[in-house]
Parts: sequence; structure tokens; C-alpha cells
Amino acid sequence: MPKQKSNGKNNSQYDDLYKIRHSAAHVMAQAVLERYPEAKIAIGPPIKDGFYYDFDLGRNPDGSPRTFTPEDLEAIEKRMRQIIAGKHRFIKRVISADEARELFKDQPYKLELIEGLEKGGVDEYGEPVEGAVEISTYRQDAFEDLCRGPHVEHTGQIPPDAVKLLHVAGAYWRGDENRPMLQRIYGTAWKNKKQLKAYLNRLEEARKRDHRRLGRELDLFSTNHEMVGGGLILWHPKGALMRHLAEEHAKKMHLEGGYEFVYTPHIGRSVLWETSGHLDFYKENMYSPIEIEGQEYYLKPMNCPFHVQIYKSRVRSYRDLPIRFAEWGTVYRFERSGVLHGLTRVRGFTQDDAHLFCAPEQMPEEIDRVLHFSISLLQDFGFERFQLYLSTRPEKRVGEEEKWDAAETALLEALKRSGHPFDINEGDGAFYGPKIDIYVEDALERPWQLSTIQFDFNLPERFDLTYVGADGAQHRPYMIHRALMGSMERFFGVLIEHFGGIFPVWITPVQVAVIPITHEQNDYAAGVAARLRDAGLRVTMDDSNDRMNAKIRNAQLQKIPYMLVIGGREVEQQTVNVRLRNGRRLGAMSVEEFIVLAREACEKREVI
RNA sequence: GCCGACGUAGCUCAAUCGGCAGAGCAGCGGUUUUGUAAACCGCCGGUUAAGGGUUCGAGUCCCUUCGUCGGCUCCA
Repeated sequence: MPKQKSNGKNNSQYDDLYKIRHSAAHVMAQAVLERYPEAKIAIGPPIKDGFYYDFDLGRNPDGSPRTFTPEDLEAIEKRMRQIIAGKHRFIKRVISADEARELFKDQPYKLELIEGLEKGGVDEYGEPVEGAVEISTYRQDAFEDLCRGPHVEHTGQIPPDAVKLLHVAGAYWRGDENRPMLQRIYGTAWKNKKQLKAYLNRLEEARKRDHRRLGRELDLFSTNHEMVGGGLILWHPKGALMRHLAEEHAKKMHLEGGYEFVYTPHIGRSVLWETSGHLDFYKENMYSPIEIEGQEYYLKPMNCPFHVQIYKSRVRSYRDLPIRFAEWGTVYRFERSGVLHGLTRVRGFTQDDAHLFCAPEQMPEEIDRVLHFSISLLQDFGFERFQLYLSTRPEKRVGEEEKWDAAETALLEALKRSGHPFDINEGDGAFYGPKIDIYVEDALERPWQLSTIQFDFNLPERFDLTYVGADGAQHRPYMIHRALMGSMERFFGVLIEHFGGIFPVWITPVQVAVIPITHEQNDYAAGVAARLRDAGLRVTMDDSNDRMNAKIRNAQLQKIPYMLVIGGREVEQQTVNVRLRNGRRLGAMSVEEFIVLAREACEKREVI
């Protein structure tokens, strides 16, 4: 995963919002110090949508860390508005390291930052900077903070009605879980009240689209921590149907793309995982072994060793290559309890996994193919914006330099040819090979990692994979590990949030609700439903005692794309009256006309 | 795992200072037959997450455990 630029200065380095947020953070720190004079202050950068500041409030008499209360937040926010109203100037001062140490002698975290600044090379947030580092402070009112700036001219330029403190969270100093946990206050700040309101609306919109909420409302999936366990997903019929439709499509694409499907077991002997290196490098993410007849078996966290064994089951010739083994492989990985989240972070999941084995000269084309395949598959599901990342060789790595050179070049060239924007994360590759990650941007412009395409120089060596070349000699194949949707669970979480439950017609679990107005029309309506089912549409027939209005409401809440209202007039004219879930009414048409309409929406993968 | 907030019916939420566990929706039974987002009546539904403690009395206060949520860390 690419490192999120935490200070939000990627594009608009020192724009107005940056200054407002950065200044708001200082004002908040002042307010906190006034309330808790003994508090130690850490860092307070602007971030995407706002800012935060980390504090160490010391300990309670009983030794537990002192924390902020909701009342604190209110009082701090109130005091911030007073400071803002004071129109205090932000005054910059460039000082020496010794002066800084004297100024912040009671602030141990600042002293540590000064230490780093003096050494140079990194800024106060620990990010690399070029050239010598100048130590500076900014003061507003009676509060002076170690800071490189920039800030607004005076506190009055922070719009008081566009600032809001959001919540408190624990955060480790310097992001290191072995160091003290600080109290972080998150806030948001904008140029004006309207922007703040729009942001809060966006949060509310995101809340409504939360896949955990929609999963329950649309009856797609559930979890049951008491009886089943955390991070383990129960797919309900409607969710399972959607997954089936998605898999059906993706599997067809894989077959057309030259992949061969394999099935492999969920457990394997310890020697397999010793050989693959998983027990050396991945053990903390694997579950305890199961003992069978004195042998230890491990639940698989990955499918690769099994695919490698299939490769090794016979002598491979260069004529066989490339070999592309694909499997919807269910894997289990231990995740710490605090990180589990709905469908997007789970302990058991099914990857659309595949492993490509090819000769060196075939490698560039394989990369091109898999990159195109991935983007085009994601486009089929309605994703339109992609951000690609190339992760290059890390310091600790296996494999020969020539292989890294060739693989990185192939990945880079393929990225350039793809026409999609990409960034390079130097040194962020796995120890066993470089990789491309594909992020999709959802309807709320949030990035989600789905695809990953990874070289593997490790397993071919460890398992001594070979093929016989045209020269009759043994050669080592290249191996590429790839998952396009990533995992079915995560993919569905993202899909649900992207569409907010308003799915494209082809994949939506119930496409049509047939709604007779009175019992008089039940027979005709049942006939219509049967004809639609014969035409391959997924239909529900609402012959309950509810009024038509209630039937429509229920269909709307289930986000069913088409509602066919049938009253006396429709029976008489042998038609259906079509209402779309967006409220549009298409009026009366024949059943045949409707079938053509709905089929077209499926073929074109329309949302309607 | 760590910090914080929280945990009451399937869902959303009430319950004054520690004093009879309640409502809407959903479900079930009936009545109603209605023209584009909620008809009406009735019934069912609870070990207040679990366990312990304080108290005449605990949903409410205290402790432990589990879980959820927001972050942090992690996501070879």
C-alpha cells in the first residue's frame, strides 16, 4: 500500500486550506495547554480534510494515562473560537538548535524533534526533505510552537464557523507501538461554513453507504462474533447470488484470457510451508497447526505453494509456457482483533488468485496482458478511475539484480503503456519481488486497493522450479502472483460502498418487483412474473396485503431497479406500468417491451 | 494488541437521583383491496453482552471478561 501523505500537502503544498488547518492545529494546542498546563505537546499537522494534534496529558493518580473527555473537547473548541477572535498574528522566528532546546526544555517530544532537525534530512514529521533544515518557530498569542510553517497571517483568518473538533483517539508517538501512546484530537477545518457543512454531509453520505449497514439492510451478509467468530463472513442468499454473478463473469473472462482453473486444499503439511518460507516470514499471520496422525498441517494463508506443486507435478517444457493457474482460493490469515472491519478486513477470504509461470522473454507480454485484464475486469464492475503504483526493490530482498532490473523495467513499461496515472513507491516492493498495485476510486473519491500483481523470485528458487528450454537445458521460470478483484469479501465491500447499494442491473440480486394494486390483479401479475423469469430476469412478486404505496416503498428500500405496477388498466391492456428506483415512471408498455429494456440494461451493465 | 467511546427486543432508540424494562419499525394473526415511498386492529418478542461486587433494591454505581465503533500500530 502506498504511504498516505499524512500532511495533505501533496498537490497544493501551501495553499489556503493547508494554512488554515495548520494554524487551527496550533490554536488547538494553545487551548489545550491553557486547560492542561502540564501537558506535553507532540506534533500537529494538517491532514486530508482537517488536522490533528497529539498530546501527552500525563497520568491519573492511579497511574493510568490521563485522557480527554467529551466535555474537554467542547471547552477546547469554545476556547479556540476566542483565540481566533483575538486576531493574533503568527510570528515566525528562526532559531538555533540550542535556543530551541532552551525554549522547549519542558517539552520532551519537541526536544526529540529538534534532535532530528539538527541531524537534518527529515522535517518535524519525520519525512525526508532536501537540503539543510532550518529550525523555526511560530508564535500566536502566548503560544509558541516548533514549526516550519506556513501559517495564515493572524488567527482571525481561521474561519471560526468552519472549524470543528471531531474526536479523540489514541496514537503512538512516532507511530511506534513500543513508544508512549498519546492522546490525539482530530479536527476539521475549511474555508467557510458552507464547505464545513458539505464535508459533514459527505461524512453522513459515507455513513449511509457503509457496507456493514447496507449489508444488513439489503440482507447481503452478516457476521456473528459470538457463535462464528470475528472476521468471518456469512454470505446470505442475496449476497451469495451477487457473488455468484460476479464470479461467473470473472471466471468466464479468465477462461477467455488463457487461464486454467485448479482447486487446492485448505490445509497442507508443515514441510510445504517450511519450504515456501511462510513459516519463516509469515508465521505470525498463520493459525496454529492441526495435528493429523503425528504430522502438523497448516491452514493456508496463501495458495501459491499448492499451485507451485501442480507446476512441479510433471516436467515442464518451454512449449508449455506461459502457464496460468487460477483458483478462487479461500485463505485464512490472522489479523489483530483491532483491525477487523466489515468485509474489507477479515480473517477468512477468497482470492481470485492466479499464478503465471513464464519464460523470461514472455514476461513483458504477460505483464501487459494481466494489467489490461485487471483494468478491463474492474471496468466491467463499474469502476472508472484507477491509480496504479509500482513498488520497487527494498533493501532486504532475494533474487538476482538482473531479474529485479528486468522485472521492474517490464512493470514500468507496462504501466506507461496502460495510459493510467501511476506513482512509484521506491523500496516498497516485497522482499521476493516488485509489484504493481491497482487502486480504484469509488463514487466518494476514496481509494481502495483491489488488484495486486507481484513478481516472485523466491518460490521458484525454493521449490526449484524449472522448465526445459529449446536448448534442452533446465531453466528457471519467472513466476507472477496476481489477484484482480483481490478478495471476494473486500471487493464486495468496496462495490457496495461505491454504488451505495444501487447496483448495476446485471448484478443486482432482485431486478424486478411485480406489484399488483389489488388482489384482482394477482393472477395476471403472477403470469407476468413467470414470463419475466422465463426471460432470465430475477423477479419478486409482492402479493401481500400491503397497499400499493407500501409495496413501492418496500421495493424502493430494497433498491430494486424496476417496479412493475399492475392495476385494472394494465390487465385490460395487457401491459405493465414501469417505475424505476430513481422515481422515474416510464409508463405502460408490453411485457415484451419491458424484457427488451431490462436485458439491454444488463448487457450494457447499466445502473439505471 | 494499544487508547477512547459504547453495548437495552431482529432493527432504530426511550427508561428523571439507584425504585414496576418501554416505544416505533420488522415478524405473526386478522380486517381492509387501495394508482406510484409507510392502511387499521391485535399478538408475540428481554437472563438489559457475560460473570462478579456494592445496595433493602442495579439497565443505571464498581471490577473482570467478551464484543462493537472511532483511531493508532499492523496489512511479508
